[in-house]
Amino acid sequence: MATIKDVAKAAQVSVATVSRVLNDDPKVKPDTKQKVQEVIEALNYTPNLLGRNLRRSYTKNILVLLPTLSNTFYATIIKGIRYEVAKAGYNVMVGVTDLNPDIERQNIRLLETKLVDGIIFFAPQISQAELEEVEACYPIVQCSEYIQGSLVSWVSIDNQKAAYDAVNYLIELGHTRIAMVTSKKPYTSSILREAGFREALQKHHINLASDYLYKTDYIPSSGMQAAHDLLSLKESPTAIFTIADSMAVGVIRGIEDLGKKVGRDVDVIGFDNTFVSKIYHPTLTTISQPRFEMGETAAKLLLNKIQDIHASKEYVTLAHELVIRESTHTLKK
Amino acid sequence: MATIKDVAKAAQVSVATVSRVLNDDPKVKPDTKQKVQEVIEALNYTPNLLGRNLRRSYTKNILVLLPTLSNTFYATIIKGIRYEVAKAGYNVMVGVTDLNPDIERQNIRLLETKLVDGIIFFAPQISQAELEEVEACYPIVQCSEYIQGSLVSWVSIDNQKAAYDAVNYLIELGHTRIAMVTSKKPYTSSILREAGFREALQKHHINLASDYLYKTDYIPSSGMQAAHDLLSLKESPTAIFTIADSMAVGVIRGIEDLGKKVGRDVDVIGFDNTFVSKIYHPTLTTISQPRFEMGETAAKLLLNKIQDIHASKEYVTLAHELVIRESTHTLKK
DNA sequence: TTGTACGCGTTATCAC
DNA sequence: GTGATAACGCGTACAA
Repeated sequence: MATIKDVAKAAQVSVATVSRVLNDDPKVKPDTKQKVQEVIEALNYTPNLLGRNLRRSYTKNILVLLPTLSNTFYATIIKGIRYEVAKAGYNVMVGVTDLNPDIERQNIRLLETKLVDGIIFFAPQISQAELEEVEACYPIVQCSEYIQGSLVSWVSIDNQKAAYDAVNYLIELGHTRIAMVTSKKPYTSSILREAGFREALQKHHINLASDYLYKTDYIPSSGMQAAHDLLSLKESPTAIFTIADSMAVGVIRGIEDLGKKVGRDVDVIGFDNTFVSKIYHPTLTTISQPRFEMGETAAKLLLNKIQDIHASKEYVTLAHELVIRESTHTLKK
Repeated sequence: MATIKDVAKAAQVSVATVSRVLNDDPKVKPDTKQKVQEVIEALNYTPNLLGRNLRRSYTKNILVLLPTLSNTFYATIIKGIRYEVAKAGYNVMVGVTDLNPDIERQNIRLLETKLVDGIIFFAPQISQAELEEVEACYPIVQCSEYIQGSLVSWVSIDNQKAAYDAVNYLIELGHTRIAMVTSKKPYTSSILREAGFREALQKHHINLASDYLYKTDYIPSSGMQAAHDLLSLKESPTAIFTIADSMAVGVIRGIEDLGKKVGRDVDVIGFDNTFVSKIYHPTLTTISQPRFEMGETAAKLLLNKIQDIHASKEYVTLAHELVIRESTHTLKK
C-alpha cells in the first residue's frame, strides 16, 4: 500500500506538498500539482484516514444506532439523516443493537475511541445516567424512541396526542368498546400512547375494562393471539387500537380467522404507517410519523453538537398525522 | 479528553507500562497494574482507537453494504454475520448504498483508508472490473446478490433452481397458464430466476406467451398493476410467480381487487420468505433462503480473506426451500 | 519488570 | 511555492 511518502519520493517533492495537493491548497504551483496528481494516479494511492483523522481528530462519520433491521420504519428516517449530514460532508453508518445494552456500549466505544464523530440513538436501553454521562463528553442525540426525562436532546412526535387522536377518531366513528394492544415492555412511546388512549376514553366518559388493555410482544403472531383473546371476551371490543403496524396486521388476521371482517365488524388502527399498512388487505388506518423530517432534524441537532459540544439540548416534537384507510369504518356506514 | 500520557503521568509510570496494562501484558507487576487501572478509572480514560489502529493497522470492524433498509430480508443475514464475526472479536457496521455507485465508492473508501477491515457487499452496482480491482487489494465478499461471473467470492442460493422449483410446483398443481412478474432491472438473481422459470415451462412443453413475462419495479404497487394487466389478458394466467414477496403481496391485492380469490381462482408464489409472507392474507407460498447461514458463511469467507488476502476465492451455493402456504392450492382441491 | 525511543500516515507550523 | 519537522495517540523493539 502506497503512503504519502512513496508519492513524495516518486514525485520528487516533499510530503508537505503532497498533502497540500490532497487538500487542494491553492498555493501549489499548477505544474507541481499536476505532477503529484499523476504520481497519485500511477501509484493508485489513497490517503490513510487513520493517519489523517488521528491528526485532525475527527472522522466525518456519524453512527446511527438502531434496535433492529426487521422494521422498515427506520429506512426513511435514515434517508433524512443522510440527506442532512451529506451537506456537511459526513458519511452515515448504521449499528444494530438488538436492544442489547452491551452491544450498545460496544458501539458507543466507537465514539469514545474517535472512530465516529457522533451518534443518533434510537431506543437506548442503557440507563439514563449512563446515557447522560456519555452525552456530557460526546455528541449524541436521541431519535423517535427516547429515554423520557433524560437530559439528552431528542426528536420525536407527541406520542400521547397521537394515540389520543387515533382513539378519538374511533370514538367519533361511534365506538365505545375500544381495546388497546400494546407492548408489555415499558418503552417511552408505549407508555405515552397508553396515556393518550386513557385520556381519550376518559374525556368521553368511557370506562376502560381491564381486559381491554392487552400487553404483549411487538410481533404479528402476538397480535393474532390478542385478537383471539379479545374477541372471545363476553363483551368483545368493536375496535382495537394497536401501537404498531406489525402487531395490527396480526390483529387483523386474527379477527378474520374468526370469521369477522375488519372494517365492517371490527375496526383496527395501527401505528407508524409502515409499508405493510399500505399493502395489507384491508389497508390499515394508522398514525404516520414524519420520518424523513425526523431524520433531518436529528441530524441537524447532532451536527450542532459536533460543532459545539456545549450546544443547548433540544427536545423537538414533530407533527403526526392520522392516515385513514380501509381498516376503520365499521360504524360509519 | 485524557490520553495515555495523562494516565502515565498520573500513575507515575511510562506510557509503555500503561500500554501494557491496556493490553494485558502479563509482565507487569500486579501492584503497578492496579495502580494504573485505578488512574484509568479515575481519569475515565479510553484509548483512542485511531492511534491504536494506525499503529496496528487493523480496526476489528467489518462493514456490511446493503442496498436499502426497506427490506427486512437482510436483518437475519446480518444476525448470522454478527454471530460469526463476534467470535473473532469483530464489530459489524452497516452502510446503505441506495444502489448508488457513488455511495458504494464512498463506502469502499472506508476500506481503502483503513477504517474497516473488510466488506460484505450486497448487490454491488459498480462494474465488475471495479469490484475486482478492489478485491485484489482488500478483503471483500459478495452475499446474496452478486455480480455474475465476477472473480470475487460470493455466497448465495441457486436462483435458477429455486425458480424452477417454484414453477414446477405450480405445474404439478395442474397450472399451465403461468405468468412471471419480475424486475425490469437485470439483477443476477432476476436473470437466473427467469431462466429457471423458462426451464420449468420448457421441460413440461408449455409455451411462454410473451405477455406472461411481466417486468416491472420491485414494489407492491407495481405488483398490483401487474395483476390488473395480467388478469385482463384474453387468456389470463391461473398462476403468477413473482420474484419478491413485496411484489407478490401487491399481486395478491390486485387480484382480489378484481373480485378473484388467491388460492382459489389464481395462485401466487413469492420469493424470500420475508416477514410479510407469513402474515399476509392469504399467507404466501414462497422460496425461503437460509438467511442466517448465508450470513455466517459470508462472514467466514471474509474472515479468511482478512487473515490472508490471498485466500482462495470461493463461490458458495446454499440450499433453498419452497415454503407452501395459503396462496397456492387452486387446482389441487 | 520497567522505561526510552521510534514509527504508524497524516496535517500544520514554521522557515526559506 | 516549497521543504523540514513536530505533532496526533498508541504499540513495541530494545535497553536497562
